[in-house]
Amino acid sequence: MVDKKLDSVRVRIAPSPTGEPHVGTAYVALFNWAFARKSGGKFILRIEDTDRSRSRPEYEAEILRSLRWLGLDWDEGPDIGGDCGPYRQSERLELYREHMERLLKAGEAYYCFCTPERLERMREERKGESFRGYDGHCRGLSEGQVRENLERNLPYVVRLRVPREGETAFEDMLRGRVCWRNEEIDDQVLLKSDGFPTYHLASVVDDHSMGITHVIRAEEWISSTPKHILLYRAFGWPVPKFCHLSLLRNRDRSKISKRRNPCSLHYYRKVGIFPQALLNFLGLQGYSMPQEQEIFSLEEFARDFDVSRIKTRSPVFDLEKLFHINGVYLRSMSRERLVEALLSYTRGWLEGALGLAQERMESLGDFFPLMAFLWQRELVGDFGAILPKRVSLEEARGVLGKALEAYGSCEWSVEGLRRVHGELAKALGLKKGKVFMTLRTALLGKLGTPPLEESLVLMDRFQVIQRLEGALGCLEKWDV
RNA sequence: GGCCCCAUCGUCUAGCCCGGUCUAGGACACAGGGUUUUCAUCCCUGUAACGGGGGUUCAAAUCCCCCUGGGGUCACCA
Repeated sequence: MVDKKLDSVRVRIAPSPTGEPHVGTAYVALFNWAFARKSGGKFILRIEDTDRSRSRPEYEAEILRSLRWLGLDWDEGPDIGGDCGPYRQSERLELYREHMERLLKAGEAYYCFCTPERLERMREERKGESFRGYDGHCRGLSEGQVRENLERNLPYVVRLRVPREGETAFEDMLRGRVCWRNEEIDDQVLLKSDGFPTYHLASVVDDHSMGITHVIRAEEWISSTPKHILLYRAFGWPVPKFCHLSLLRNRDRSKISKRRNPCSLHYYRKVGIFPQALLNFLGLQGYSMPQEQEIFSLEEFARDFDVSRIKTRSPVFDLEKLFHINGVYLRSMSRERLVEALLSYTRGWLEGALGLAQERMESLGDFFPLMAFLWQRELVGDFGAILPKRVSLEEARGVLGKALEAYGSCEWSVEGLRRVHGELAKALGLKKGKVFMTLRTALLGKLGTPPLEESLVLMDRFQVIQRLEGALGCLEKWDV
């Protein structure tokens, strides 16, 4: 079954449902998709939900919905099935278990009974040393000791037995040969003590059993690639081709992060970016079209797609350029299509917005001024000039500064925000009223608005963070 | 810190593989000007880059080496 598939290209995107759908996922998906379409191969969607504590089904649904919104269609996936299913790792545990057994039997992997405490101690002790991987404590356990420990029901993990000598290398499609000395490769955990496989085991088993020919993924995976190669070898499987895409960056060139950039795909939908424009923009990051064509459709992108045009330099994510491109799309649309687009955009908001607006409305027209804060790009000219009564400049700075810290990582829900605001008031020793009014004016632009938290969650986290930074910037101009 | 990746305008990039055609081109942003009752659009102009040092060569942004800088990764997360 697998052999037949190896004839043609099969690539995949393998997101894990542990948060809001990420723009990086869209980026990598775009290149995988284009590679598949260009070569007449298949593009597969697989959900990597082996992290039991962080994975949530609603996140999976959001990933699917977002990719569909973008127009990146997949040939096989959890929703549509396919010959190599299931496409959700939590439903393939039996497969991993079998393969785990195989490795154990062959001596390619071993049981490890080290406690988290011991591991922590070990890491502490080796802090200054160059190699900080597992020290191999359980590597030499005899069969008898292992059996005894298992009978005593000691919790265990299974680790890969990485050869101590020689080297492991691969040929990256973009970067050429990349090589490691085996002694510096860690004995990676393959099976966690909760019985779930780690990413490393699951993705290798799945990529092989799904006949994946090219693994196109983000650069951050380069350093775990030797472990994956060792796994393929341990199983006796052919190794797929690897292609590591460079990472999208913040302005300071660190890996893109949600407090510095809009990482959630929800953001783009909420501020009214067209999916085609987003994809167009993403297709310009680390890649260029022939003749430097700047505006192109998904179809054109796929038709001209060429791996050799991918760059290894990591691009800084530039929202401004995205908006420019989106503007070009918007202005080129027919009036009818724009009407349609705006209607469906508005419809997406209505349910949530009306939940807050209806009781405050007397006519339909009241809706727009009431909820205008949802769409205003520039909120207030000068926040310092419209500070709520009895809130000092210093207090406002404190509130906004603390909020900025908290908003970057808190749970983006009414409850989550409520908690943040409560803690914020306590930490600053301010009355709740002051905190709320300061945030209300800074973030919603008016003294009279629907409830703060309910209003904020209608927006994307980053949208709010941007406003916070804007208001804080206004305050800087004022002297204390 | 070890290992690995990367390096052209502020940003996205073309050029680099196959050295001369590069006094380095385009786009965004910025500045100035024009069109427009205003704004936006649109048009024109301008500022602005091959990180440093060694080689190789008649000739290097392009090839080689070193340095520097940036980044990623070192989890029972993916």
